[in-house]
Amino acid sequence: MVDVARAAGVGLGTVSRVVNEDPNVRSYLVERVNEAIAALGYRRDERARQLRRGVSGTLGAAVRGISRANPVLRAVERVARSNDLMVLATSTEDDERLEKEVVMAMCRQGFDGLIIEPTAARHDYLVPEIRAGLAIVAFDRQMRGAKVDHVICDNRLGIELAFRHLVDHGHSRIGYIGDFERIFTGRERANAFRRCVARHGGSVDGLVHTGGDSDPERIGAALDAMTSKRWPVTAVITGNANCTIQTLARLRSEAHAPAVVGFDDDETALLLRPDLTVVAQDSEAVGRTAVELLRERIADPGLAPRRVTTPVQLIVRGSGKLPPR
Amino acid sequence: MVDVARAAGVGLGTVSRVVNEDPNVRSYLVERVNEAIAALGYRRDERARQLRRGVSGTLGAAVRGISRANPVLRAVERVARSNDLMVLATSTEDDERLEKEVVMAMCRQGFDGLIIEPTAARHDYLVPEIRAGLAIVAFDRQMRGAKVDHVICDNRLGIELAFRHLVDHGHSRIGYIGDFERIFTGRERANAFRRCVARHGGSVDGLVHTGGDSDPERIGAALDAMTSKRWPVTAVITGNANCTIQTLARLRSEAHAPAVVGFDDDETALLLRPDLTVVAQDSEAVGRTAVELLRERIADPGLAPRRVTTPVQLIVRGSGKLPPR
DNA sequence: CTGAAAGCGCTAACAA
DNA sequence: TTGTTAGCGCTTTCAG
Repeated sequence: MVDVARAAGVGLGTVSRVVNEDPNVRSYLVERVNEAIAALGYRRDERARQLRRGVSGTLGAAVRGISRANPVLRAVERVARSNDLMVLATSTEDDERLEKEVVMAMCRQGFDGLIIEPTAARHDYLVPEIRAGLAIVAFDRQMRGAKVDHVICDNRLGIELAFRHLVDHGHSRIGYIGDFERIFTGRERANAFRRCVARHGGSVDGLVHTGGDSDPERIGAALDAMTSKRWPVTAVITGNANCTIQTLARLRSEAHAPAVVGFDDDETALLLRPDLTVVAQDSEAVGRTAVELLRERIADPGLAPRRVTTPVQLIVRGSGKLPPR
Repeated sequence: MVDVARAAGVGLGTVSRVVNEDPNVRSYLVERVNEAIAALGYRRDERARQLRRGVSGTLGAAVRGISRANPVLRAVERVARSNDLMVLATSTEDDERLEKEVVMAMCRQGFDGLIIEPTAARHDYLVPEIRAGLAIVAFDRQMRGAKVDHVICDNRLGIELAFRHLVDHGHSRIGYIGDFERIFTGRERANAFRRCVARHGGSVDGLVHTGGDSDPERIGAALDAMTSKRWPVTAVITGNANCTIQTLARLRSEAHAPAVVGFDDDETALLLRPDLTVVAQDSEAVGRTAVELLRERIADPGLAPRRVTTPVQLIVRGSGKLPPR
């Protein structure tokens, strides 16, 4: 920039003003500066700019996996963009150590705010960062040990809607296949399911199968266990998209498949079974809210931590209406 | 940092040395500095560090979409990580304007190198950046107007393998459904297919259907056109994962479906048809090579632009062996 | 309206 | 081994 100033025969400040489109510069100077910029191939260094200005106009996102379908992240990017914020994302691979590493790196990076899909069991390591004024929002899963804003869908209601729908269609033995219960959503949904069964006056014995959601063997075994018993289930609720897909893949060749309601409205699952009834999250709302909370907190870091519950909705397409047999 | 120095009663340089784990510091000073750091909740500003040091240890990635399956980006992240490089990614949404915007933003960001899945028709806007010494590598698609390193799979061989496989199993009327030909891979693969047909002594009339790959209508129409004619095709090659999925979804209920060979080994497609024969890219190799090329170019910016063609492989699972009828 | 100078937080070269 | 100092490239007072 100093070279540009020299070449244009102006002061450093003037170049800066031109680059930042300050209207208070004589037009012939603007021209001279722009010529010098073009001639020297000058481009401004964003780091130096941010260092000086204190804000970056950039949000950091640490999610389970970039290169993995994630409608929330999609919405986050869209909304951020419409607010002139750039989103730079990296993967945690759902690995505690890696998550801490990349999140800490992002903390030092000087982003205006961080959007995190939490993996770690506890997030005490973020306490100093939050105290230092960094804006952080968690989505989908809850963070323990750090008071940050949360955007989480109504897992409990989702399961209740699915359960009630199946009961309404005559099912009384309903099974559940879900993710690991050490993961927030896996735990929430499994517990919600248990409550539904209890309230309905039944026993959960043999009805709740949780574990790795990308393990076909495990899902197959769960289905076998629930269908080959003396009182087999007539319907199954699947706790997330992966469980749903594995279940549908397994059930495809089955003659008398149980009714199915899945949690999460997933493209792939719909390909497998176009009439799949699902509990759909409003991913758009989750993403939008996450960015909004972040912007509010950036504007006022003193805000008390908030927790927004986003709606879920039962989308009835047919697979839940299969009568018990 | 200056506060830490004061609190610890040491010089600025010593704090820097401690923070950077320089071994040449008396241990009692290390301790005092670390105490001060803890007490003050100090954390180093990465921007200032990078500004001063000149390197960032970070790679920028501009891809079609984070939050979209992308095995190459997955590999890129893995390999980069194993080389102590962080990857920060953002989406271009396959939109020319947006691509230019985010890529330019990344250029100014001071990343050590950029990995781009190109969208724009031309990339002349990158010429000054490259001249300024920025390391850039393109993957999957070719960049026009800017001389950068490329990693691209052997599209032509892939189509040839698929074609030959079908011919070997008795097919003589083979159709092709692929992506827009304005997109590099769409064009390359369609042309390779045309060459195959010509070499085989046939006419391509009515056999090549290219267009939007996520438009079910279009794919359905293409299939209708190719199966309801006087000499219907007995086999179809699909030009990318999306085309394959749409095709399989459409063909699912068909009594006498044609043989299918797909380009790209896609999880979802396999769910739809477990015996799907595909041309598989070595995404791992693409990602690994991209990072390697970038590292080499960072080390020596004077390198001539290179172009690496990564291998493809026919994975025979059965769907290509369906006899013509 | 423009230029000069200070300083964002850090590292590296130089002295001590 | 340690402290001091000079920038990295930029924005932003503050004079003029």
